[in-house]
Amino acid sequence: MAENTSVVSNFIQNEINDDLKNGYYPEGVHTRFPPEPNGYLHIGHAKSICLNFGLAKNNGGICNLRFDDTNPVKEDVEYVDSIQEDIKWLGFSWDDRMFFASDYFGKLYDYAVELIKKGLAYVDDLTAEEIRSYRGTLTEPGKESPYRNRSVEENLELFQKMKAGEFGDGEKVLRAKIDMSAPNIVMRDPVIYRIAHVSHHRTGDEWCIYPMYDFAHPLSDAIEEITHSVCTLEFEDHRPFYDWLLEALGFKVGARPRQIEFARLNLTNTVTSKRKLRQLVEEGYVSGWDDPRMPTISGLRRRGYTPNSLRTFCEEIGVAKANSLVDVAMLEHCVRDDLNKNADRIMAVLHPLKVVITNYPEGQKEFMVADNNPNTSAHRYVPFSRELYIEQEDFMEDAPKKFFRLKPEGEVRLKHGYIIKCEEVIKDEAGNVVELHCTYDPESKTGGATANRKVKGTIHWVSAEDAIEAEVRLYDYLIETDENGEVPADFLAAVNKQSLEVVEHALIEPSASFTAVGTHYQFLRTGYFVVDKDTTSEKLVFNRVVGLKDSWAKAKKG
RNA sequence: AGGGGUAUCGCCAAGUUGGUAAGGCACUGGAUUCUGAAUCCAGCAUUCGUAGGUUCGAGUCCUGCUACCCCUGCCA
Repeated sequence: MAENTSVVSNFIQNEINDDLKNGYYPEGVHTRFPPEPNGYLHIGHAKSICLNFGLAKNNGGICNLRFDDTNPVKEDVEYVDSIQEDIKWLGFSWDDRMFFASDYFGKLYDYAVELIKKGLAYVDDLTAEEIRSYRGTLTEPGKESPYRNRSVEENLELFQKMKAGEFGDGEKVLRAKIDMSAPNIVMRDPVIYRIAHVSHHRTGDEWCIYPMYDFAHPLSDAIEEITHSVCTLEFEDHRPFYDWLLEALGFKVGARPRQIEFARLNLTNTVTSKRKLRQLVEEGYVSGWDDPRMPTISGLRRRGYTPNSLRTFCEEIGVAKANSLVDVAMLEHCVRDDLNKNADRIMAVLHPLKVVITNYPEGQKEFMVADNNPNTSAHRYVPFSRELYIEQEDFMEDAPKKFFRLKPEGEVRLKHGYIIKCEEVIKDEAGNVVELHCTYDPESKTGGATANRKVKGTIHWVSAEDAIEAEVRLYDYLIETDENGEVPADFLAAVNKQSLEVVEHALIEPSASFTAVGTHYQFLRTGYFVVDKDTTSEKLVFNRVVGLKDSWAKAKKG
């Protein structure tokens, strides 16, 4: 679990403090994360997960996992497992408190009956279209249904028959009886139960009536003795009904859950709506829900984001009620920060250029001591030989003055190795540089007489005969956004066609040959990478999590 | 006859009883460096959507205005 030393205050915590000060919720803070099992979790859910579990933890309380499965036509068990896996992976535990709103269907039914008995709910025969037109508009009040004043007895009987399956889908609904002229449309007699002869992924065919979110959610919260029911801003208009329902059923302020809304996460270069994500998958823009370019938790995981980096991110962006758009650079900063501390370094050449050290004895090999991470003493041995590969980018024939790497007649340090000098540039007929002949300074290795000689640059390399091949997948933003970071309405037109670049034959130093899927590395000077699940015994596959910050690239542009 | 929200640096975001604008990201210098990374140090809102008002003093209180977001599913 992350140790977040800086507990950033947020308005929800302030509300909790006030409640506690008022003597409310003596049992302690109790939150819940309530996903609907109808899709994969994404970075926006991560914010909610961190918030709900975090609020509980920071206040010595607990957080439940509750599947909000009140609409069987949309939901499926398929998602239940992936959701649990994602939450656990993020580092949170609901212990033995995994619930389903469907667990409460019986109790919910009883509450509905109680509401009817209090004259606060009625069975309506209006069709869906009629209900819509009776509802009025944003600026005009609605009008009452002709069935609104049925007797309690009749309502009770009808509702019982609804439950018994005596009516078809859509024939009748149960509605709360509030106020058809309320300025808040949610309060214009909201539907609380509908008929759907559909089997539910958990309750099967036990029920043919299902409660609506507005009815089920507050009561599920109350049943679980949730104290703070945190949700997103679009539910703000529903809060009056949340409170109305609980009040009507006898739950008192200070002892009943309270809904608090916060602004959902928006990220530049990212889409998070379920519809859009589904479209990306179904129309083949990506390879699946866990494509490393997807903002799903499973995509981020495969991309190489760490749980810790995601938690830190959620902590750092804060929680507020203002709609905002967070720069994806913030997310990237969080993984870099984590991986900088924790990932071992290795050398990998993505676009190889052969280098022959002409004064290095043929057939000779030595093993250079290389630290795995500058912050630790762990090290490995990297083979060095007469023929090497360096990065094509690290050589330039007509180099500008500020270019600190290899150039004709120039010197560079080979990381963990010797200082070499470029003596000759070999080209093919087309004039492309295909090989470099260099000489090395035998005393320039660590501990050698000239080891402290200053050379401008240090570059990475691999030994030609020892390097192993790997496939390396380089990712860029899936969605291109405008200068404000906004995703255009036609987001499919903004899909970045170059968001995946596959380097088929990268060369990696041999120490990485037996590495497990999910292992992180920093490829020295190029970025952070993770071993992808497509790796086989024949072929290593790496995903680039994120590049290193690159002030040289920046300088070139400017 | 509409209702509900939100406005503090390029981006997030603290700022609870009015007392003289935290922090992070990004960016810019400079130091350091066998990763042009990391690290370090420095800089980065005389101003809090806007116009007034109250006050010795207002981001915080009052009034008016403006902009943006959400709401008319038997979705959540």
